[in-house]
Order: sequence, then structure tokens, then C-alpha cells
Amino acid sequence: MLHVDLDQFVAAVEVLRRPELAGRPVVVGGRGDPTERGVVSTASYEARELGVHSGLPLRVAVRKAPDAVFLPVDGPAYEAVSDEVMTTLRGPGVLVEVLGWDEAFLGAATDDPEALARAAQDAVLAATHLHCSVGIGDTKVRAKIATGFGKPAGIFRLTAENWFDVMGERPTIELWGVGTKVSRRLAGLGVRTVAELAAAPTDALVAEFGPRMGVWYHELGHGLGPTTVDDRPWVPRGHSRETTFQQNLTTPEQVRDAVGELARAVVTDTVEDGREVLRVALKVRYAPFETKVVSRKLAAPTRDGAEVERAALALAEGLEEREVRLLGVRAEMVMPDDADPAERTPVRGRI
DNA sequence: TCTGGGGTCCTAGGACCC
DNA sequence: TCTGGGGTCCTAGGACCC
Repeated sequence: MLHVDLDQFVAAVEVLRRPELAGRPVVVGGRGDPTERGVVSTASYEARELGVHSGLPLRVAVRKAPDAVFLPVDGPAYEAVSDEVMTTLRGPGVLVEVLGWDEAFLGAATDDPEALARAAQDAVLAATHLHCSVGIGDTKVRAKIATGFGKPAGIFRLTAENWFDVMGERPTIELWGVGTKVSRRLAGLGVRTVAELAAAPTDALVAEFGPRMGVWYHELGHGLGPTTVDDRPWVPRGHSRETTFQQNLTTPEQVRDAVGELARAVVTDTVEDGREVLRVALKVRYAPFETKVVSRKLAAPTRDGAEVERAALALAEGLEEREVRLLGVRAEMVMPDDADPAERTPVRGRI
């Protein structure tokens, strides 16, 4: 099992189409204007050396890197390059499970995974001029974490054999799926390192995190998890659009107009998928930064955009009369029968 | 310093039914 | 009069990832 991750993907794509930017600090985020509300999507390695990283507010980034080139996020461009990369990775005997623009799992039967990894790197470089790092593992978790040790442009192998040597003394937050909150709650249980997590009794984890997450964290401590690559096309659960306004909205009319526009944009996506909408959610971030989500199931699934828009506007009627920093609309879709993995396996003797 | 946008999945509580 | 236990559906909230 291989995990392939393009190096500084978004920034690398921008440099590809503007070669004069090579070697300069490049920061991609928002609309490319560091005086606006927005955060960094990707920083080039040169910008990272100045302390700029993804998630950093653009206004802070420009202070750290005043001479950096700031560029707007151009999703369609990255998607096109990403498609090329994924097509390149797919080959005879190699399954590809796409994880995002710049990541994929590869599944293959081979005696020499390093050779396969090198072949993948060479093929991607030849086709797109992009560098990638590759993790090799016996589970998805291990392959994914291995990639980090391969960066940039390298290869690393992480399996049951070296898992505890490499990861045992590292903090739990370095695990894929453990963030700040969970690592802090784990610390509250006296669990700080991966080895400690692996040694923690499952019932304590289940008591703290619930039946699924508790068991999963325990397995994560051992580097265990799914071991199969699913190359079937992803079936989206929903689509959403959200906007942080450069100036807070102050009137109900402004809110209604914005919600209508977001709802219509979301429907473009669900219609393009040819799917029915079953639930509509409205997200609001009141000033200064308090976020709420309300949602309503529709009386019946619909493909009618006007109905989705009406549902979103009805949810907006319930908002508080406060200044609004962000609005978002999300449509959740009816899943096709064959999309649910449980439906594919006749667990209960389905005919 | 002031906090994006697009996603997924899990948990928990209340309502309701048997 | 007081009180089971199980199951499902709906909604809100939280955490994480890229």
C-alpha cells in the first residue's frame, strides 16, 4: 500500500505556470489580497522558512513575508493538474483511491514497493513536472504517516516492523486523525505518546470517546486501520458554499440576498451530479466569531432548485438580529442505493 | 494576529413508537 | 401511580482532514 502526496502542490502548480516565481516565497490564499479577510491555502518552501503556513491569516502572512508573491486560489486549475496526476498514477495492476487534489492511496501486489514508489514519482514528474513524496505501509494509516518522513520528494517505509521504533515516542497529535482537542483529552488520561496510546486500555478510551472512536484510537496507536484501496469513484454526500464577507452584513435584506445566492450556487452542483436533495443546512458566523448551523430535512427529496432556495431562506428567518460575518448553505443528497458499502455486502441475506 | 472553504464522520439528546 | 427497555428518526454540535 502506497500513499502519494504532491509536494507543496498548490504553490508548485502556480510556479509551473509562472516560472519567474521559482525560488521566491509564494503564498496562495483567498483572493490573493493580503489586506482582505482570508487565510493561507499553501505556502512555498521559501515562504515556509519565513514562518508562513497554511491556515495563517493572510494579514499575518504579509507581515512575516512582506516580499512574498500573494496569489488567489484557482481551484479549477489545481483540479485539472490533479486529474492529470491521478491518471498518471493509475496503471495495470495499480488501484488508485483519490483522497483530494494532491493525495492518493495506491494498492498493488509487488515484491519491491520502493521500485513502484520510484516509478510513480518518475511518471508524475515526467507528466506534470511536479514532485511527490511516497509513503509505503502495510495499512493506510502507516502509509499516510510514512509520507511525511519522505518529504520532500522522497520515499519512506513504515510497517509493523518499525512502527514503534519510528512513532512510539512521538506525541499522539502526529497520528492521522488526532488533532489538538483529542490529543489534549488523551493527555488528560495520561496518554501523551503513541506507545502510551497503544498500551492504554480500550475500555478507558471507549469511556472517554465512545464505542467507535475509542476503539479506533486504540488501533491508531498500533498503526492499524483499513488495508484495502477502493478505486471506485467518490460519491459526494453533499455540496456547500460559504462566504466570509469582507464587511459584516448588518441587515436582514443583505442576509436574504446572500443566502439566496449561496443556495443557487449549491444547487448548480447538485443538479450537475443529477442527485436529489434531502436536507438543507444554513451556517452562520455572527460577529465577532460565533458559529451556528441549523438544518431541516425536506418533506420529500427534490431536484428543484427553487425549493432548496426556499428551504434555505426559511432557515434564515430564524437567525438572530446580529452582525453576520459568514453565511453558508449546504445541501445533503440522497445516496444512490449502490453507494453504501453495507448495501453491497449481503450481511443480512438481501437478495 | 484574528481567525477560509469544502468536505466527512461520530456522538448525544429528545421525540416518538412498541 | 409509577415506570421497563429497545429501536429509530431528527437535529445540533464537535472534531478532523485537505
